[in-house]
Parts: sequence; C-alpha cells; structure tokens
Amino acid sequence: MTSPPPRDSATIVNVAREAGVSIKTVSRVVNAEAGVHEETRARVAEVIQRLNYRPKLSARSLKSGRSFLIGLFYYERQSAYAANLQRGAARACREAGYHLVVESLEDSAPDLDRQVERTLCALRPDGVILTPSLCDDPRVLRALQAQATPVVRLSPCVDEGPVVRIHEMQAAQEVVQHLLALGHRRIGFLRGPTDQIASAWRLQGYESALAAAGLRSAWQADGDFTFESGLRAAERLAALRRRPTAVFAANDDMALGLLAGVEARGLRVPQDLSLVGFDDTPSATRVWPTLSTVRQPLEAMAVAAVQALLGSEPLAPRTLVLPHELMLRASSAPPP
Amino acid sequence: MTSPPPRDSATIVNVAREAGVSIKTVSRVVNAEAGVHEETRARVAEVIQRLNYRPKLSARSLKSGRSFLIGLFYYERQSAYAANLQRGAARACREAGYHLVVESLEDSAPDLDRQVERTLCALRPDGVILTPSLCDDPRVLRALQAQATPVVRLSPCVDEGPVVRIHEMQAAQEVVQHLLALGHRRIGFLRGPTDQIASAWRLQGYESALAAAGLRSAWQADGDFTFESGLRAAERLAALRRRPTAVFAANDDMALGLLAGVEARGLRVPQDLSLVGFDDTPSATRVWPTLSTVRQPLEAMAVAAVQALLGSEPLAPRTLVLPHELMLRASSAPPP
DNA sequence: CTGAAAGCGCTTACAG
DNA sequence: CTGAAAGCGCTTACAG
Repeated sequence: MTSPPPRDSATIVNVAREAGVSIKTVSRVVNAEAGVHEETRARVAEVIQRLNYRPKLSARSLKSGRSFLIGLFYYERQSAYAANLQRGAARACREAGYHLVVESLEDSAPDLDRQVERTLCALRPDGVILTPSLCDDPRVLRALQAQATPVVRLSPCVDEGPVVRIHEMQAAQEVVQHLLALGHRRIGFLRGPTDQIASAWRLQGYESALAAAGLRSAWQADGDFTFESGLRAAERLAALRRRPTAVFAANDDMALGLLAGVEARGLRVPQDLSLVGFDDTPSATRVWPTLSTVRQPLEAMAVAAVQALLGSEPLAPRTLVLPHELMLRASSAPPP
Repeated sequence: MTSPPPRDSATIVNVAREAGVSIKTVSRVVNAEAGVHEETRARVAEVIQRLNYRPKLSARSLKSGRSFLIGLFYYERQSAYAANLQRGAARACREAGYHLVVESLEDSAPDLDRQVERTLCALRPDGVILTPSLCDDPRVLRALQAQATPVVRLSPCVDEGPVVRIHEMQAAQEVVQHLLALGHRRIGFLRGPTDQIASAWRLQGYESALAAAGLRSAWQADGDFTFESGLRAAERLAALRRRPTAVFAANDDMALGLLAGVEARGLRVPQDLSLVGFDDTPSATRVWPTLSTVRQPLEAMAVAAVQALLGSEPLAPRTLVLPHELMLRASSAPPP
C-alpha cells in the first residue's frame, strides 16, 4: 500500500522508486538527455508531474560545479539604468533555466573588493554582467579575475574582453545630422563631466559631425550630467547676444534642465531653440515638449550579455555593438 | 613539506587539516558559534585568512535547508519602483550574509504560476518580498503558499499577513492640508484608475481632508496614472469658467501632464495654479517648477521587509506602517 | 538503453 | 571545548 508522499519528499530518490527506475534515469529525464527509452521517459515524466518534483538548485550546484546563477553588479546610484537591464537579463536567464542575482554596490565603500569577493565566493555565479561605470573599477575587476569568473562588461571605457555596447560617437553624430537636416547651422553643445568617458565620446561625435558639415561649434558649456547644471547653462545661454538655434546636451537630465531654464526666460522650445538629449530617460516623455534623444537598447544588451555568458563555447573576448535609436520627439524642429 | 594549496582547494577539509582541527571546529569558527577555545579559533581564523576560505553556499544550503537567498518579485513594468526597493533590500541582505535574487515577472504571462513555482522550487529562497500590484496576484500567492515560503508584502490591497506600507490615505490628507495652509479653498483632484487600490485611498484622503475643513471638491477628473491623461485633463481644466486654484493629482506622472498641459495654455504654475503629485518619481525634480509630492520610504520599507523575513522568530502577520514624507517644492504656493 | 557507487562541501545531531 | 560520522540531493564517471 503506497500512501501519498509527504510534501517535501519530492526528491530524485522518491521519484526513482515510484517510477521503478534508478535515480540516474530520473536525472536523465530531468535534464532532457538523450538515450532514454520513450516508454521509460514517459513513465518517469508522469511521476515527476504527479509528485511535482523539481531538482534542488543547491544539490545540482554542489555536484556539478555550476551555480545556475548569473550576477548583475552595479553601483547603487545607477539603479535606474540597471532596472532596464534587469528586465532583459532576468528574462534571458529564465529562458535558460538560470536565475539572476543582483548586487547593488556602494561606489564609495572602502571594502568594495571584499564585498565583491564575498559575494563571488558564496554564490559562485557562472557569469557576471558589469554595468558602467562599475565595469571600469579595478577593485571589482581584480576580484572577478581572482575567482576566474566569466565577465561581460557593458559600455566600458576600453573594449577589452567581452563587451556589449552601442556606438556612442556615431549616435552623437546622428543627433547633429538630425539637427543639420532640420536646417540648423548654429548648433551648441552642453558637455558632460570630464571624468566620464561617455562625455568624451559624445563631444567627439558632435565635433566631428559639425566638422564634416564644414561648420564650427556655435556654443559650448560645461555640465555634470545633472538637471541643475542644465539650469545653470540655460542662464548663460539665454544671456548670449547671438544664440545657437539648437543645443545638443550630453544627457537627458541636462537637456531637461536647459528646457526648464530657457522656458523660464521666455524662450520657446522648439520654436526658438531646438533641444536634444541622450539616454531616453523616463523623464524625456514626461515633459512638454517631449524630448528628442538617443535610446540605448538596454534590454537587448542585457540579453546579449547573458547569452554570451551562457554560450557553450568559452567566452569570446570581442565587442558586440548593438544598434541605438534616435527618438525624435517634439523638442527638435526647424530653426526660427 | 607543504606546498601552497591550489586555488580551488579552499574547502573546509583543507582548512581543518592545515589548522590541525576537525572540520566541525572550522564550521564553528566560520559561523561564529560560541564555545571554541580562543587559541583554537585564532589558529583556524589565520588559516581561513591565508587560504582565503569562503564556505560554499550550495553546500551550506544543501545540508542546512536554508538557501541564504531572499527573493524580490515584481512585475516588469514596475521596474522603476523596484529599483528603489532593491537598494535597501540588497544592503539589508548583504549585512545579514544573505543575497538578493530578483525576479522580474510578466504580468500577462499565461504561465505565471509555473514561472513562480519553478523559481521557488529551484532556489528555495528563505523568504520573498512581493511588490504591488504583484502582491495581490492570487496566482503568485498560491504558488508561494504551496511552497510554504515566508512572504512579506509591500502595500497590498488588504493587510493580511506580514505587510509593510505607508499610510496612503493620511498622506493624501496631508497634501490637502498643505494646500489649505497655503490658503487654497478651491482644490481639485485628478483621480487614478479605478482598478488600483491606491487611487481609492488617495481620493478618500482628498475628500475627507476637504470635508474636515468644511469644503467641497472644486473639480475632479478621471486619469489613468499616465502623463498623457494628465495632458488631457489640463485641457478640460483650462476650459473651466471657474478654475480651482490648486490641483492634487493622484500620482506624479499625471501631475507632470497637468503641468505641461496648463503651461502650454498660458497658465503659470504655481502663480495661477498650484500642483501636487504623489510618488516622488525622478521626473519630479527634472522639471520646472519642481513638483511637490509625497515620497514613500521605499528603501526603508525594503530593509524592514528583509529584517522581518530574517528575524529569528516566526514571521508575525502584522502590518508595519512606515512614515511617508511630504516633499514640498516649487509647484505649490499660495493662491493668486 | 540503464544502473550502482562515489562524492561535491558543508551542517546536524550526537558523543565525549 | 572538540570531534567522528552521517547525510543533504543531486551529477559524474564508469560499467554493463
């Protein structure tokens, strides 16, 4: 007489006994390995179904040496950026039977190396995705290397090892080309902070596109990627004798600051001044006029990173460039 | 002659041998258990340090039945909300030697129950945090219950079992009181979608605060929590013969839509119209005037949830109400 | 096509 | 205060 097995007894041993096979055969069915008689597999599958059996991750990991875990590490302050990545990463993991472990690290933590090291040693993730600008942090990279954990970096400063990114400079060029196509000839640029490589790429794109059109920069100012620095720049911009008819800000937050600042001074966007940002933050569509900007395919980048990590062949140290997208909205229009 | 142990041999056995003790003693030192002679513990600690030993999570889990994992589950579209929670949850986990596994679920997935169930069975998290409105999804709750996984829910519809929330209605009342204190008497309200419980709470707070002041609602309209619905409401608002001097929108996105819409129609905020939102989204400080709103202490709520989950005593089925915060900014001022 | 045995690296009782 | 033994639930060689 077989009484129904208690809840937690859905182990491989019980499934095997119930199906009248060895645990090895159950393992084969669970892992969809070839070489199981169809009749046997059906019988085992039925028992698995009935007992609601699911292999336990910890047991699989312990024996196999794989953790079925992918890490996504980022600096706390980048949580908005990371949120978009997560969506794609979580989905890609799920589809591969993996799980995503998210580690939010404090930039300024003096023991950051140890934090990373502890996480790695405990979890032993099969791969880690590193987001900017954590992906350039030597403390993190060293810890990862010491554990020999496969890593894919997103938009690092230097393309070394496996990397996924967009072509930032080209995207910036396209922003300028868009403004040129609208008829603008006096185009300004609001720079990002010099310690971020993205600032340099975007400035380069701006300058090269202008040069290619035989034009010179109409105006430039320094910002630090914050809304407030955009506000401050608006003040200087509004005070100019001869203003540019369009300004490209190195990121959305600054573009939004410019927008708010120039409108407060009686300039209308886009009638008097066109504005374009970079990043496509949520705020870009929560203002009027909605902000033209550049979108990175963050979700697709995360998917690509997971796939690279889970690919059967050893991780190729190459750079994957994904297409960006110009989001043309209401803040850019022909010059007055 | 002892050669330095190879990289991966930092197991409990090797540490024990090196220190000349049993593995049990090493275990005691690692887990900071009492009852180890100080001299012994120092010797073991030294070896742990030298071999860079870290216990492997999978081995601990397998034997102990604990996974040292906490799950944070949310609907994909709530990723911005979840990002703020994550910061707190990740930190609280780290401090307790736990790790956060994030599961981003598709609201509309027909097999959502199975997705949750697979995750639970594989990971066996020691606890799960459920965010709105996933925390009210019967499919998710059933799956969790079937696995007997401890759960803390954040801002659910009904306070059943362990819950962390703010007092939404009271917060809404305070918004109205703030506007009253500024001198407003004609106060309108932009409602949220009726299928979200938060809409009802906020409306109730608005109405009761008004009633307590002996006033009647000056204007109401229906929105759906989107920027666009705020824009549409602005159209109706601007067309009124006798406008309210202040409007409380049930969330920030709608308040931002109102802001954009009324300014496009020549009204100035806050000179002609005060505006208050709810949520304190990042966009609230990326517009001008910056938006007055209500902030939930999401980080603290997540920390509280983790602590409840990790508390030694069994999870108490009680509601923890955390203090919200009125963020008074530039969009609210005395009436004209 | 199928199975018996060993063992991954810890923790849990238990004994002394 | 310390340790020897058992075992968590799987997968990995290996054998037949």
